[in-house]
Amino acid sequence: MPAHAATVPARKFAPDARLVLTRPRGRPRKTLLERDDGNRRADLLRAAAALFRNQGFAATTTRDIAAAVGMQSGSPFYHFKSKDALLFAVMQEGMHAALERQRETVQSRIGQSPSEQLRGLVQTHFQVLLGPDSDFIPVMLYESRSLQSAQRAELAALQSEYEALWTPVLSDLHASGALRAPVALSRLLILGALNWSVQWFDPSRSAGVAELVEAALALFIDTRAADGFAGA
Amino acid sequence: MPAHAATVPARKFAPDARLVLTRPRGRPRKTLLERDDGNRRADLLRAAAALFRNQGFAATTTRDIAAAVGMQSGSPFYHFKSKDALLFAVMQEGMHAALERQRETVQSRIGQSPSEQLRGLVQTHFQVLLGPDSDFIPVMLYESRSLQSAQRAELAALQSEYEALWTPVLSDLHASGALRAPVALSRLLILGALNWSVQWFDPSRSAGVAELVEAALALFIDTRAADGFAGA
DNA sequence: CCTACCGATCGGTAGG
DNA sequence: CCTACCGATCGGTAGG
Repeated sequence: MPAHAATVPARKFAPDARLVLTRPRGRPRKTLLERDDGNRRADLLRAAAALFRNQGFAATTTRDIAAAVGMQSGSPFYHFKSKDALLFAVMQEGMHAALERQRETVQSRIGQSPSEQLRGLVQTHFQVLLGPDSDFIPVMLYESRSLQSAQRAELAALQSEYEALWTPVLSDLHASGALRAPVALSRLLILGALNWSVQWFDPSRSAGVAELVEAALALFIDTRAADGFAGA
Repeated sequence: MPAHAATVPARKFAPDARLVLTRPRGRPRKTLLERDDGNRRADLLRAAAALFRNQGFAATTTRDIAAAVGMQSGSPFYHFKSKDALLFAVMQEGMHAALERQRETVQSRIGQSPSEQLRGLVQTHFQVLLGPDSDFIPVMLYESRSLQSAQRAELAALQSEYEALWTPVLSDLHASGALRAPVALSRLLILGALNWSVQWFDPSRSAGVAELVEAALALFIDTRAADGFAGA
């Protein structure tokens, strides 16, 4: 747990009436208790994501998660209705963040060449998968069978939105000849190649994300044939 | 379970003296009891592979597995020392079969063009992943974190052998210019793309394995640039 | 391979 | 969010 450890405020005040009575009257401060509460929830999500990723959902106990944030065994259920709900929240969190970041990437590259746009998608995807706070998406990728079908359906919708960001770019590349395989299968294969990186990527070793991006681009598209226009 | 089912020796006669006394003396028949027994072990492996794949290792109970083959809850432990041992056996089984098939493919394509050789590797890989009896390898791909480290190391060795079959082919393709990305990263990305197919492949829908093979080849290598020689 | 179990663990809850 | 629990389930075993 690196950087974002700072974000972890933690702490629960003693179940001690003094504190409550001591607090200033009037509009309750949104800062202390509420923010604290929000952070506790966030702490649980982060801890759950890490544990679910490393041990799997079924092999992780709610006691593991509680211990990871310094709670007692029953306390996670104060924040989440069930272990299932925690898993779903982790996945939603991850998917929303990923979608948001990828949308920004797409928007910032409007007008650039298709291969530049693909480079952006691939880079952001790798960052979401391998960068900081990167436990959420792997959990979504590898644990979705543990969800209830209604939850799975909701996430599938988000995933479709995510994939839809890739399609026009791949279509352009296909049209220019830089991408030879059919668009639909290409998207599945490409995302598979990237997603699999969570299985072998080792940040302490050799290739960094930048290298990965270039290798992926080189593998998938023929840059000579590509870039019919622009190129910023 | 194909061929090697014969290798499974196993044993133990009914805990019923009558059976033993009734059986013809002399060399024990290898047909009934023993073959039956061997099949039981194979049945367990097959059932475990399917359940581990669909529900995950941790979410599958040994009772699930027993029920799947019509045994009582304690009986799987007569064949396997522990749930762990069952998982390991499933993975070994899958990995040995995959290695064997892939070795045959490589041998049968000696002298052919590098892109033809890659086609063979990709095709066999898809068949192992998506064809009949294809629960074993996905279990190995997605559940290895549940293994003990000694077991994981043993499987890692087999996986290295498997990957080693790809390297010379990819090197040749890289040398000819048909593969643009570096060989080591290419292998990781390519195998990732293929492995991910178990997540989305639907045999009842659209693309068959043959189509997949062609799409993958088109995606990864530039057939125009390739095939400097041969081509059988 | 079945019967009959055991000890441990687990998700979850009441009540404060 | 803690304390103190409960009911259910699970991997595994003895003994035949």
